[in-house]
Amino acid sequence: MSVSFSLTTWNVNSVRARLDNVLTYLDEHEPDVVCLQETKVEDQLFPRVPFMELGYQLALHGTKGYAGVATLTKGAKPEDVQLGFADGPKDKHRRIVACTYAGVRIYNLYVPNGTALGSEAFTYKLEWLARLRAELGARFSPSDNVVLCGDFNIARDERDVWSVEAMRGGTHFTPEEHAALDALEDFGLRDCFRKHDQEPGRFTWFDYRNASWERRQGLRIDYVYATEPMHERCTEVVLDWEPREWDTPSDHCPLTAHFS
DNA sequence: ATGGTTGTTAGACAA
Repeated sequence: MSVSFSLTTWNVNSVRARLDNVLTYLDEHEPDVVCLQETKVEDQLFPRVPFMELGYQLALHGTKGYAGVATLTKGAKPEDVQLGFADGPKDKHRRIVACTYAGVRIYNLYVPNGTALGSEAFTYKLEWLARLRAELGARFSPSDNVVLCGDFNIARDERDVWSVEAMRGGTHFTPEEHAALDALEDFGLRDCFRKHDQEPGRFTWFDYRNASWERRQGLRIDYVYATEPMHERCTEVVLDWEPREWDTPSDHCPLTAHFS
């Protein structure tokens, strides 16, 4: 019999700058698993205590100033923690922490932004995604209980961008990036949010610039992907815009999936 | 708008 749990993924854009917001949110919603991205802090300086006081145990993979991921679990510790890719060169950017919780392999991901077309960062993004796909294929079967969540920095289709026109010439909505998502889906991953909601405009990120939030001009770039058995068990996914209204918000909104 | 804002960290850089 499987254990039901909830999982919140949230790019917080600095866990220290966002500490009050994040703690307030977790205290209210009490998700069993929390996957944070862009923690922007080395592990020694991560504010562990207030999260432990809320009942969480932590798996950290951070570095000074940028990127960084953290997975928090309630009731049981994150087991078999993997930092970075399983094989090959180290994940020097600190963008992956994987762990097992309730018998489910959970990948917390902060996919490289890609910065600009033609940049080294864009090449790195595509190579990083290819490496992720290879790791999944080498280590898992589509029938395993696997969840990949986090900031993918790719908008899936036209419903997931505020303006197709505005995306032209930039990253996050190119054929190459879509092919990378296709490859993950070809492995057997499913978009849990789209199981329950087909509407356009369900954006998870709003640029700090250009009053994007006030205009509701954003992108859906944060996802909970799951293999078929976990997709089956996904009963609901909640995109919460409320914290975007709070003082000093992250540019991303939390997304919470429920698994039965 | 080859800009706009935020965070880290002390001038750019990443996003």
